[in-house]
Amino acid sequence: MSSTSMRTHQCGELRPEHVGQQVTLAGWVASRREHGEKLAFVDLRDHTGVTQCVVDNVVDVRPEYVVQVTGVVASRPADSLNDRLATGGIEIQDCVVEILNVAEPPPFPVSERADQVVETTRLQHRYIDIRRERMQRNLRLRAAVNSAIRTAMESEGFVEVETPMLVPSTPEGAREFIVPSRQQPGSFYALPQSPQLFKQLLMVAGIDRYYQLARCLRDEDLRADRQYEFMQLDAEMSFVDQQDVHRVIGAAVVAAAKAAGQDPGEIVRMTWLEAMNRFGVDKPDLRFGMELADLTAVFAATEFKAFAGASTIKGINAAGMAEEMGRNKLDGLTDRAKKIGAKGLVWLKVAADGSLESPVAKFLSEAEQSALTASLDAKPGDLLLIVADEWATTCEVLGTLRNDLGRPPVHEGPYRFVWVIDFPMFVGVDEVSGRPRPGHHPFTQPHPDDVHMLETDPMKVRSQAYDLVLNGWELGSGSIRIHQPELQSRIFRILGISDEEAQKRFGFFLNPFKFGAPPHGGFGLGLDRLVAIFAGEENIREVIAFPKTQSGSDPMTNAPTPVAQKQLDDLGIRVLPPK
RNA sequence: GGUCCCGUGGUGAAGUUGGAGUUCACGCCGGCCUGUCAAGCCGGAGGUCGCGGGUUCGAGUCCCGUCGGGACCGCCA
Repeated sequence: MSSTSMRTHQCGELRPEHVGQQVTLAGWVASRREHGEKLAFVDLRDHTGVTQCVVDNVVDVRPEYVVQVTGVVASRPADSLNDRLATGGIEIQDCVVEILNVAEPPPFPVSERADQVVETTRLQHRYIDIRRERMQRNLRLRAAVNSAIRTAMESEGFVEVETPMLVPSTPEGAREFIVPSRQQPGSFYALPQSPQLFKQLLMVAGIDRYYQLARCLRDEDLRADRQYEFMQLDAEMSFVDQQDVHRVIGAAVVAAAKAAGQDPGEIVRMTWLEAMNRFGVDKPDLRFGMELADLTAVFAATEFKAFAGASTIKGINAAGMAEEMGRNKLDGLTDRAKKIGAKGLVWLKVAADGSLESPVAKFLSEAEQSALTASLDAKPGDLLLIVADEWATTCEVLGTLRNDLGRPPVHEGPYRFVWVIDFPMFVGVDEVSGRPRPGHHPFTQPHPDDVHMLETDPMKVRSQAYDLVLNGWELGSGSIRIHQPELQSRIFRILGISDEEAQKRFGFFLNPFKFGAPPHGGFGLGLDRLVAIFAGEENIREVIAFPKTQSGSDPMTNAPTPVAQKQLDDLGIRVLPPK
């Protein structure tokens, strides 16, 4: 399969069973070891591995030269075997070397040593970086995951439909990239944040089960787990409830994990409320404990002013961390807690005799101290952290500290997938309109048991939105959508959007629902994140061939760049001088 | 928009109290070398200490600004 007119085998392929065969390899010179005029060892590399070639030293080959080597596979002398190489049992002898191309010395070594090189340099010469084993492994893993997902979705009857990249701008949600129209100067397309609206219309259109490995674009600030462009497994299905969606997406993810050579484990389910109460986040990392314990009852009658009157008091036990957390680090944790919105952070260290050491210990009664110790299962050497505040603040602060203190690196531990369900329908209040803001998006179906509270107590309404979370990373989200125009209008009214305004903003999307929209729901799964976790990478740039930096530029192509005045003139665009 | 960290030959680092562009490893160039495998030995070349300004007799080092990169907050319905 890998042989061509220029090679018979690849560089990681040959074994003792090939001894005696004449072979031709082609690849890059990985290293050259000279031993006088007549003898040199040349390691030839391609993406499959490295093979040692024994050559006459008069041939001038240097690292990264592209060469073709023809010779005979031979067993290595018994004292020259290399068990660190897959091909270490053999070498190529009687070599004829053809130099296909010379090469300048690369700006950084094509080896794991380049892991230490500043990332900008790797990105500037990404074509060299990708020669390295790590990048080859990551990109091929990514391809295997994509392939497995396609197979899984198609085996469930999903049809791949491509949706447009030039779409109308809809101002909700993430900031869009916009594209000027040449034929209609002053008008613009947007690049899709996701194929959301199109995939729902495909349900109206009777496609029944749609999927796409879709590129999504969002003009928001970049992070370790966020790029302007990213890939989603985008899916939508008709005549389903949440469980149906979870089953097929779960099957695709399990297939992806297996294709990546990983054990996906079991995918559990947890309500949003439980996730917040136990882990303080809506994307819990279930690989470690340190769960939030509710201490409100413990301090119900406390005299300690910082606790008295707080609606929620919770704590975590950073087991065994009392010693390593000196005053500076504890002050750092307190600062962190305050930045998130807490009024403060109470810490207590459990001494060898079980007593509590803390600036505030003297304000806590003996009964409170023993109840606290029991609630947090505290043992000597443990560090206890307590927050007393509004429920949401208390949970969020402790959830953040829990992650800061306990979260293992991405490559560690088992995979712990969890569906987080029953998200609140509305989150917070819009500053301008004073109306509730949608937690997911305004087309999300409310939980059937809560529909009666939509107008009377909207903040208590749960939605049929769900996230898939893996080891503390949000992999994606989805929902059962509203398919009845009446309910949609009701939701818009709660959001403060009139029928006229809804018509103006979403008309092209809403009107089709009058023509017979089936009940439907779907999901979008972030592939870059999924692959990064399977690859053991903390940063999705490591699983993207040509990513952007945090400021959105590409050190290799220098994008973005200014364009010719003529191009701007054609589009009717004038660029303002910098402020 | 904000907080924090980084920027020194091609690469990675060290550079103390402000005292000569100094040091180390790798790479590169030349020489030696017939069993290495990140080969070894000898020699050599290679610098806008990101950039600009300031303090100072003197700045890689201190101060201000700026550019680039990274982590995070905001943002990501």
